[in-house]
Amino acid sequence: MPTYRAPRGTRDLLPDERAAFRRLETIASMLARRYGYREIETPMFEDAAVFERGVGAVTDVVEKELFRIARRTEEGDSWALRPEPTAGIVRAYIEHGMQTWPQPVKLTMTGPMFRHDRPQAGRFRQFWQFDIEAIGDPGPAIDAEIIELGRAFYRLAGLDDVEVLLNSIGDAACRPAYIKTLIAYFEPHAAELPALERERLHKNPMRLLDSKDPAMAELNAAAPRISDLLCEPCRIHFAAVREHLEALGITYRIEPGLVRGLDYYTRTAFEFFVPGREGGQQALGGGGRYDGLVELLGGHPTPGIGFGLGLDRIVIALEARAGEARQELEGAPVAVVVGADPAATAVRLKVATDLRAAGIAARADLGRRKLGKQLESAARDRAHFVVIIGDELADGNVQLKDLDAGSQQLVALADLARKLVSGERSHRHGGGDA
RNA sequence: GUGGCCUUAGCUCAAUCGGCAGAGCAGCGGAUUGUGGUUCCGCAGGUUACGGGUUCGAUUCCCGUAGGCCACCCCA
Repeated sequence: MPTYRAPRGTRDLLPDERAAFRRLETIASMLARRYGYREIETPMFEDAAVFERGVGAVTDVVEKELFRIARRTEEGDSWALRPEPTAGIVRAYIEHGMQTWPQPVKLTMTGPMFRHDRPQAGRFRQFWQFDIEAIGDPGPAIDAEIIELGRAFYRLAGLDDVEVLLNSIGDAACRPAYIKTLIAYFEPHAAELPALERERLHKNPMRLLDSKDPAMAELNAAAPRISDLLCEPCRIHFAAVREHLEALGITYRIEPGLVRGLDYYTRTAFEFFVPGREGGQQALGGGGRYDGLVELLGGHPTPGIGFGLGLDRIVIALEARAGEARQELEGAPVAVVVGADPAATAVRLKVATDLRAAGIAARADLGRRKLGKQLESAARDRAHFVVIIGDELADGNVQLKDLDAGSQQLVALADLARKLVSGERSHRHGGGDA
């Protein structure tokens, strides 16, 4: 027998970690609703062309990291697992004629994304994102609203010190000119550029700006900044986004090296960083405006903006916080039904089933072990109560034992559910336990 | 995709110079009749990631593969 394991770059979310994800999903869903975003669910795979066009054919995400699904002979389509949510959502916007809905259309989705990258801590081939998209609003106010929404999410999740990095990358009117300026600036230094950067000089020159190569630091510091060369509409838009952020009390850092090197990305670009984590994988989430994307995928020209926040990385950042090692109590049963007669599993199962029907989280000890072991197991499950079935059942009674208090009382089977409901309530409010 | 470090029980880790692979935790059972998280005793759990090589003998040394981690790359 070979021993199987989860594919490279994927992992099983065991109950404790799944609970941490569930908590983030709950916060995301609550916040999205509060801000007026409705949930959408798109397929986890699409026609590969949706990503090739929607994400950009010359990006790493598509060129190197796309999970392509081998086509079946009887079907001509070529599919790929979604590497990010925006392209699929915009495809759905167009397909379902959402331009006839009241604009902007505000959508949210949380789910797994797939990229065939080399795995590393905080970098997985299947990872989860909380995504927000507002399609049909040119901004600038909504840009600030969305950034504030991201900050609010991190704050509720337990990360207060997330930094906002902000930039404007211009639009179709001013970016081409900027790129020419940039190439003209780097060209005389082409010989001194690291090989990788030299290669990118003509293909995707804006990428040089976020290079971490120390050899680039000096050159980049003096490089022309797009923020100085924005066209008038972009300049006004950027200034307005900043005004709105300041009105909301959001602190941010202008980061000229923050780049989205894709044609349809426009104007506002932002990322969320957790400070103190040097090196890679410190980007918790990011987003930006994509005023060209709807048209690129075949719709009418429509502005849009959104973000994707990596759930995996939030969980990691949370775990790194000292003292965050609180254990999840969820999943503990309120009551465990045990019995003096190890063989009498049918009675225990029946009593537990009736309690569940009454809405109580109960389990029966279905093992054939002696009472002491059953109690021990219940206590280790952190159950609040045990119901002990014994001879008193002949009179219609059971023993109800409060494990925390150590007290015990004789209770009529008919009253058991009611007693447990009120007992659980006093446990929750009576506190002491946490 | 490139380079480096690592991989022993479910988990965290031992094993001297190359000489019979161990502990703690977790699990299960028991400690004179139906009362718990402690304690004590016991049981189970391993092709030492996988495949080769060197050697009388490999967890240990060498090579390859897989997986993890770190840096690059990319990004979430």
